[in-house]
Amino acid sequence: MEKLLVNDAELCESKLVLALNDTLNVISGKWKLPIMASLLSGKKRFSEIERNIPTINPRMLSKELKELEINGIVARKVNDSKPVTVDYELTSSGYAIRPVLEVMINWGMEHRASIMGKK
Amino acid sequence: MEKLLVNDAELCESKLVLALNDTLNVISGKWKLPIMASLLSGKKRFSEIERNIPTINPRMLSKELKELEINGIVARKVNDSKPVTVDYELTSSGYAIRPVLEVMINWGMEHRASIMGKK
DNA sequence: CCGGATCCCTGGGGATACTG
DNA sequence: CAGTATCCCCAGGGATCCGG
Repeated sequence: MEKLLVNDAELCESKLVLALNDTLNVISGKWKLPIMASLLSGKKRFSEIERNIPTINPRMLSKELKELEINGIVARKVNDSKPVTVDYELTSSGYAIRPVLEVMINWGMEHRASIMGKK
Repeated sequence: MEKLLVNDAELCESKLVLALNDTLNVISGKWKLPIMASLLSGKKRFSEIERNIPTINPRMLSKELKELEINGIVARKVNDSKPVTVDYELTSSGYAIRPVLEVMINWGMEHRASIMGKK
């Protein structure tokens, strides 16, 4: 009985670790979070995101957007205008990243404050 | 007036970006989060953490612990026993990482579910 | 305008062996 | 036990140019 509880706990723990790794993998790399943050304010075009993140280069932007699309975070839409333009938008799952960002920002601010306090 | 509001907004936005970067820098690398997670359940010794994270090697563990200490996330305490043992413990700022982990885990689970739902 | 193709280079991280 | 010291490797990412 004792043993069973332990197994359940381990099972539960491993699921948490998996979920954490999912998140970590999805936001991995230097640009995913900045890109998602940029898209939080709504649908944007390739060049708009590019201007939004001045230090990124088109290769990286393209690559990261592709990965985000594969992972179901952003949706890509080609407009048949001339010249062709492309819109990127967060999926609902993508928009749901907001709480993650908020909590990270909160912790960053509080941590900085606590460091200052001790100095 | 309009212009002033824009500046405030930009100022605020840049603080948020800084805080996010603080967090990202602190948890950067492959092992910081696992180590912190391991220490969430309380003070541990070097070898205990090592056994807790089977795939890490001593060099990495040492390096990451040092960075975490420098960043005010863990506290190191040497016990003058024989042989010498060392305890690592999260600071209050370190323990405060828990909500970050929780929210990341939540998002990971929900995201996985939403992917499954669409398939 | 939106990328793809190439080349290059740095540093994060693995493996192993050694020491106080 | 709690780390150091070395050596090595590769993938993430920068720069630049090209094409639909």
